[in-house]
Amino acid sequence: MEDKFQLLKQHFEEIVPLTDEEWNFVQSHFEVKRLKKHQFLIQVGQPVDFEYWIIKGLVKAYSIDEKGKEHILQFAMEDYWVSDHYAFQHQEPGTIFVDCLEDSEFFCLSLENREKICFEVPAVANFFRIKSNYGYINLQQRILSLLTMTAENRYDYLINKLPKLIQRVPKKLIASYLGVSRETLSRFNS
Amino acid sequence: MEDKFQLLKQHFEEIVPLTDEEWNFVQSHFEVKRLKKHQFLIQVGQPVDFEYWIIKGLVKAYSIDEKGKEHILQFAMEDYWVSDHYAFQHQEPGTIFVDCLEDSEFFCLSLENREKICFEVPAVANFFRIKSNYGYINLQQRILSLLTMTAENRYDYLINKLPKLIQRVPKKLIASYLGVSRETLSRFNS
DNA sequence: GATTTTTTGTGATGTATATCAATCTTGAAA
DNA sequence: TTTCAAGATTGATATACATCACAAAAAATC
Repeated sequence: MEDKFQLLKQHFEEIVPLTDEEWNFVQSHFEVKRLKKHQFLIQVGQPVDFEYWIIKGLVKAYSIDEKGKEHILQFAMEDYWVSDHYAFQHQEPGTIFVDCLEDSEFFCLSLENREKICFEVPAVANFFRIKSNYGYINLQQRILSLLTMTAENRYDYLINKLPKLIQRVPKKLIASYLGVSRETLSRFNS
Repeated sequence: MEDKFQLLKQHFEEIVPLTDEEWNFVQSHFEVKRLKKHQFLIQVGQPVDFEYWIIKGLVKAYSIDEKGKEHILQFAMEDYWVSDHYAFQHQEPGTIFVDCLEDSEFFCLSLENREKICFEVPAVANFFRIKSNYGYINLQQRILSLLTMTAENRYDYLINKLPKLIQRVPKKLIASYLGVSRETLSRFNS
C-alpha cells in the first residue's frame, strides 16, 4: 500500500520538490480504485467525479459515433493521467467512455480536491501546470500528425514512439487510434 | 499603453485574483512586440524565445510538408496565447511557422520569466495551470473531430463555434485547418 | 483607378482508404 | 483441454476526397 503512494510521490517529485508535510497533505486527497479488464472507469452520460492517475494497468478513452464505430482518443497506462477532462472540468455528464484493457489500479482525484491541493500547495499548482503543458504539446503533435501524415506514416511513427503500447493493444484498436480502418492497417508492412 | 496592460490584467483576473503588488511584479516580466501582416513571429529553425499573448490581430501557426503544402495547427487572435510550444518549452529551434494574417500586437513572455512569475506568485501558476487545462480540452475535442467527423461536418462545426474567424480568414486557410483541400471545401454548401 | 496577386469556383480524373464479405488465427473462458 | 469469442488477414468493390486545369471574382498594391 505504501508502495503505491511512493510511486505517486515520485511522479510529483520528477517535476517539483515537496516537503514531507506537503506530501502528506497532498496524499490524503487521493483515493485508490481497482477495476478488472472490460470494466468502465467512465461512461457517457454518467457523472465524472475524478481524474485518474494509473498505478498499474491500461485503459482506452474513446467515443462511439452514430454508426456505432469506436474512435480512440487516448490510450493510458502506468504513470499516465486519464479522465473525461471536458466533463470533469465542467462537472457535466460524461462525453466519452473509458474502460480497462487490462486489470487496472488508479489513484482518484476529485475536482474539489485538485483545486484544494493546488491552491494550498503552490508546488502542486506548478506540477499540474507543467504536466498539462506537456500534455498540450503532445496533443498538438498528434493533430499535426493527423493533418500532415498518411495513415501508414502515423503507424510507423507510433511504432517508434510507443513500441510497448503496440505489444499490449490489439491492432484494431491501434487502427481506431490512428483514424484508419483495421483492414487498411492490416495491409501496411511494418 | 496602460490600456494594453489593463487588458492583460483582465485576462489573468478572469481566472485568478491578483493583488496590485503581484500584478506589478507579473506585468514587469512582459514586453510588447508589433508586427505587420505577413511578418513572421516564429520560423522553423529559428530560436523561439517567447510565448505570446495577442493584444490585437490574427496569426496562423502552421507547418509545411515535403510537398510544400501548408497545414494549419492553430489560428490565434485577440486574447489567445500562441507559440511553438514544443520548441519554446524545450528551448530548441522552431518546428513550425507563425505569421500574421493582420497587423498584430503581442505581449511576449520568455520561458525564464514564465517560470519566475509562476514560482514567485502561486496565483499565476494556477492561472497557467487552468488555461493550459482548457487548452488541452480544446485540443482533445479537435482530435475527436478529426477522427469522427467528415470534412463537411467539421466545417459546419467550425462555422458554429468560431463564426467571427470565418469572416477574417480566407477559405483556403480554413480548409488547411480542417485538413481538407480548398477545392473540396468550396464544394460544401454552408 | 488600373494592374497584379490572391482567392474562389467548377469540371474531369486519380487515389487512398472505407466498406463488405469470407476465411483464418489467436486467445480467453468454462 | 475443449469451445467459443475476438482479432487478423485478404480480395473485391465503393466512395470521399485529392489533384490537376482553367476561369472568374475579389482584394491588395502601385
